[in-house]
Amino acid sequence: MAGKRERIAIRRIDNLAARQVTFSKRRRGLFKKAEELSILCDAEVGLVVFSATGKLFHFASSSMNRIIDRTCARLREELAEASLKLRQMRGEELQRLSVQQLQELEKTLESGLGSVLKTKSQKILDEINGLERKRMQLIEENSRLKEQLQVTRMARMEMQLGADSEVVYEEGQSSESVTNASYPRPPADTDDGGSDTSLRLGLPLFSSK
Amino acid sequence: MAGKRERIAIRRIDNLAARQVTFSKRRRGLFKKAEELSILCDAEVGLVVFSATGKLFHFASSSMNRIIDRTCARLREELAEASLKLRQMRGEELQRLSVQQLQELEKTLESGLGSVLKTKSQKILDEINGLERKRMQLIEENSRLKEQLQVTRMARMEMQLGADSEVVYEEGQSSESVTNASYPRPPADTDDGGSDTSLRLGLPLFSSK
DNA sequence: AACTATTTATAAGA
DNA sequence: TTCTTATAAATAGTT
Repeated sequence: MAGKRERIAIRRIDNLAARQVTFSKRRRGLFKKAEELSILCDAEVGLVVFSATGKLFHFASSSMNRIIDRTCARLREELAEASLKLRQMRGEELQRLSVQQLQELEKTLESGLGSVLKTKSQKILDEINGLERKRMQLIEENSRLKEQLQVTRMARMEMQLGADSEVVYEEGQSSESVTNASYPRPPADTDDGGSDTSLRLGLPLFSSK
Repeated sequence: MAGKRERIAIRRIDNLAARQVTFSKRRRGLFKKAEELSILCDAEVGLVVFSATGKLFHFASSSMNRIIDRTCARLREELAEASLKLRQMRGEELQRLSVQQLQELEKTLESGLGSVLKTKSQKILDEINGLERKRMQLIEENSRLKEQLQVTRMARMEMQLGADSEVVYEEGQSSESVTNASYPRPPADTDDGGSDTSLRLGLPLFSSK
């Protein structure tokens, strides 16, 4: 059921979750009362609150803006303007715009969208090419390692069998064929690492409406 | 005994004495709550109140300068962030974004573009309908004027020709046909004033890629 | 300023 | 986060 409310001591609330909940509730109450005071009593009120996590909340009755926030006034205006533009670009608050302005916004958005699509597909290509490069490096390294293994095996056999070189030579051939069998090279391996892999993506890089 | 308390509307208290008393009481309450919030929730709180008479009251959980500085700094950060987002929506500075982020941006832009196009076409339709309405009004007015003119002419002829009504009647018919000739009614005039004129625009309201 | 009937805020729980 | 509710706290009107 609902809480059996008890009075609380005024000291830092230890429990993080409880502290955040209390912050949220009391902050709202405080801002409400600040506004009420400014209206009821014709007073100028400025209130700034930073949460423990650094989030900013503020209230200022109009004339307080002049007094306390003069230094911030310009920033505030610019921020408001930038925020409005952002909202408009997201398709909100368009009613005040004229057809002309909507046309300009449309061009900007289309152009922006074009850049985004271009950048995105380039990034995807880059990632693919990066992976391809790494794959090729691994293949080369693998190849080198197998060669070394082969050399090592030959050396060990030489030591075990003494100076009989003919047997070692045959072993070498047989070993080489095994090596080839473990890498079934793709038919077009040589041009697979090129920069233009987009034709093989099979994915629509550009979404078509 | 003590007051039958009633709820009050939140608007300026007209009575000066009552306003001052309320200011005093609520100001104390507000400062108390501001301090409690800062202690309970480990928040930084700055509160400044000017009474209507210009008296200053203030509270700050740390130095007010620090709070103001911090506020400005935060606003600057927010502005920088908003500006970056705006540039990104315009298709600039996309390199730092991941493919995932680009994908989200793409969706936002497409959605925003959709809203812009919808709003624009609606505005254009509204303008057209407005013009259409005015045109219809003019046509009706014109029609009335011509009728009046006709009536006037008939009256004048009656006066000039005396009581000979046959001639007047013929003139009337002929006049009517002249009236029709001066308004070559468009074939579909009756449904021309409807709300859906988009089909006759001949302009692409929605640009197709 | 003090008093209290009421409204308002909010702690705890869901 | 939001809602609910019991209870603490704030406060409007009065003295």
